[in-house]
This record gives sequence, C-alpha cells and structure tokens, in this order.
Amino acid sequence: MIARAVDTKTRILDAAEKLFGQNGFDATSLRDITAEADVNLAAVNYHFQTKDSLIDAVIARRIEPVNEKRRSMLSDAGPNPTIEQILIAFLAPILFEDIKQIAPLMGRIMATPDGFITRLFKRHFEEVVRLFSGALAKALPELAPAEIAWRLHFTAGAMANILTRGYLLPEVTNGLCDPSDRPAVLARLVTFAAAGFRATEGF
Amino acid sequence: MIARAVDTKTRILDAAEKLFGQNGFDATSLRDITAEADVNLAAVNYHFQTKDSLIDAVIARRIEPVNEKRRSMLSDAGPNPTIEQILIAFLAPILFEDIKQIAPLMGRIMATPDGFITRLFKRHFEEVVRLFSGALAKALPELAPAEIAWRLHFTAGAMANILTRGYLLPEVTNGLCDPSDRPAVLARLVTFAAAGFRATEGF
DNA sequence: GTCTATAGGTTGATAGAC
DNA sequence: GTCTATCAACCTATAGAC
Repeated sequence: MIARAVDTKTRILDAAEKLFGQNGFDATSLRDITAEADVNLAAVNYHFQTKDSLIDAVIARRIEPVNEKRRSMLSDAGPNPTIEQILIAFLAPILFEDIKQIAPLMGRIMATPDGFITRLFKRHFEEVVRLFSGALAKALPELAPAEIAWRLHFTAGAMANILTRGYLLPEVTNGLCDPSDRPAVLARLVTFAAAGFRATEGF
Repeated sequence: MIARAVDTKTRILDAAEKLFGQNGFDATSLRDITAEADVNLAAVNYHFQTKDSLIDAVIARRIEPVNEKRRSMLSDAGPNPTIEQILIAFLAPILFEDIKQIAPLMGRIMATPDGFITRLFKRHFEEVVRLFSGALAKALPELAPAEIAWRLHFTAGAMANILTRGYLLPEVTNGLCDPSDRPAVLARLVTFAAAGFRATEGF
C-alpha cells in the first residue's frame, strides 16, 4: 500500500480549495471534493462536521497568512509610507498568492455576497481594512475619512475583478492584456489607484 | 376572481429577477421563484423550458436597456467627450437602475464567474465595452490600448463592488458612507476613475 | 480513522388531467 | 395555460461495521 503524501484532512482542504475557487461554494458538492481528494465521502463529515464548517476552514487557512503578509509589508515600509507603498502592501500579498492557486478562492470569496460567506469575509477582513484605512488617512490628511473608505472600496473592487474576471481581458483585447503577469498587474493597479486616491474631491 | 395585474410570464420574470439578485442563481430554486410569483411550478417550464433559459431571459430583459442608455448618453456627449463624460455614460445607467431593484441582479451577474453566466455576460457586455474603450482611447491618445482595457477593467470592478458589497461600507465606517445616495456614489467613482485614467504609466 | 449503506430532504423537469 | 402528482437525480449528513 502506497503511503499518501499528506493526510486525509489536508487532502480534503486542498481539493475543496481548488474546487471552491473553480466552481464556487454552492456548485461544489462534498462528493466533488471527495472525488478530487480521492477520499471517502464520510471523511469530510468526520473531519469537518458540516459543509459550512469546511468552507470556514478552507478560507481561514489562507486568509490569515495573506493578512499577516500585508501587516508585515506595511510595517516594513516604515512610519510614513507613501500611498504606493501602502497599496502595494495591501495588494501584493493577495495578487501573488496565485502561485499557490488560491487567488481563485479569494476572488470567489469577494464575489459571493451570500450571508454566510459575508460573515467570514467580515470576520477576516474588517481588521486589516481598518489598519490600511488608518495608514491611508495618515498619508492623505486632507482627505475625509469617508472618502478614504470609498476609495479603498473601489480599489478592493478592482482587485477582486482581476481575481474573478481577469481571464476575460485577453479574450476581449485579443491577447493585448496578460493578467498572469502579476508584477505588471500590480504596477498597473497601484498606478491607477494611487492616482485615484490623490484626486481632488468633486468634479 | 380577481384579475392579475400582469401575466404569469412577467410575474415569473419579476420574481426570478428579485430572488436571483438577492440570493444568486444557484441558491434560487424554481420553487422559490414560483412561491414568490404565486404561480404554479410547472408554469416555469411551460414558459421558459429550463432554468438556464429563464436566467437568460431575466438578464436579457434588463441589460439591453442599460446598454442602450449608455450608448445614448455617450452619443449625447458629442464627438469629443471628456473622460468624465465617458465614465458617467458608462456608470450612471447601471448605478441608477437600483431604483428598479435590478442593480442587485447586475451585481450578481458581475460576481458569478461560472461558465454559463460568463457567456451571457460576454454576449451582452462585450460590444459596449468595445465602444467605451474606443471613446476612452480617443480621449486619451497617449495611453496604450492595453492600458485602456486594464483601467476600464479596474473601473468595472469598482462599480461591481458597489453593487455587490456596497452595503458593507456603512457597517465598516459606522455610517460614514452612504451607498444608497447614488448621485454621490457616481461623483466619487468618476473622480476616482478619471484620475486613474489620467495617471502616467509606471510608478 | 476509514469505510458502506442509507436516511431524509431537495432539486429540475415532465406526464397527463382539466 | 394551468394544475396535481410524480420521477429520477442529486444533495448533506449520519449510523454503524471494521
């Protein structure tokens, strides 16, 4: 009998992460997951009790490292970071997570407005959003707090759209845009968002 | 017997639109829809054959008027519209559709990456995206076409985030932001995105 | 911890009376 | 066109053997 590289619980988490990212939480059944993981159906309920609890575990496993990276990058930028440094600290950790194939999952979380997922979203993102709002408010003292919140919301939406629908860009532009070149995507989004943050209120 | 205000087919479309917007396409069963519409389950299959076909009908009914409004607003702005005019023509028709309660549906479409919805999305949006990309390219001749596409993608993401997760802003900011004030939201997003479009490439 | 088997509920779609 | 009744397929979750 060939020993497995990882234990059943991790196999389930990996398979669930992949399929949730690909097809969404609703559209992925526990049977899809156990087939992908090559484990028995009942193992899911043994390790995670319910499907909702599995979703929670899948998300929690990935979000905290991203937020930790955000905090450390923001901290590394010193006591008076530029807007660009703040935006990079906010965006780079999640954009570059693609390598581990978890960006689709993050995109899916951003794109699922249902109550349960929203609660997870708030639980894991609210604190880091407050941290970055504070940093941006310090870098842009002339901008009202509400305006900071709005513009961070816009930036997060742009980011989410890359994660969820980035693949559409090459199709619409006949290959002109390449969403898989993450450093270039990051540079573009930071340029765009930084200019947006520096804009004078009203038009 | 009290005559109904609208026929069964329209009642189904209205109920489906409402529930798809609220809870998503997957999470809304045909039984949910027929209960909301107060019609018989079999009526759905009689009028629309399949659920996918119903989804198509619901989306098609709303998207074309929005795109028509976009085209006419862009046309009304004359042969050399400003970036602000172009962005307003693109954003206002969908942001102000909220009054008819269809913004949740639009947000849901933007936020559903699954294959079938994506095909509908492309079918109904690709042409108008090309039209506005062309207008922006004309207004910003120094900007590479790929850059136009990227920045319109960012703007659409910000817009989608308002439609899908705008309700989070008052919660996170303790009521500082009011997403229901659509003219103010439009002004803010246009200010933000116009500055982003005018940004110099690279940082 | 892992399995088989199944309970118990939902779904989309249809057949056939009226 | 609208109804009742129902099918076949799917789902999550669990009980109980090993």
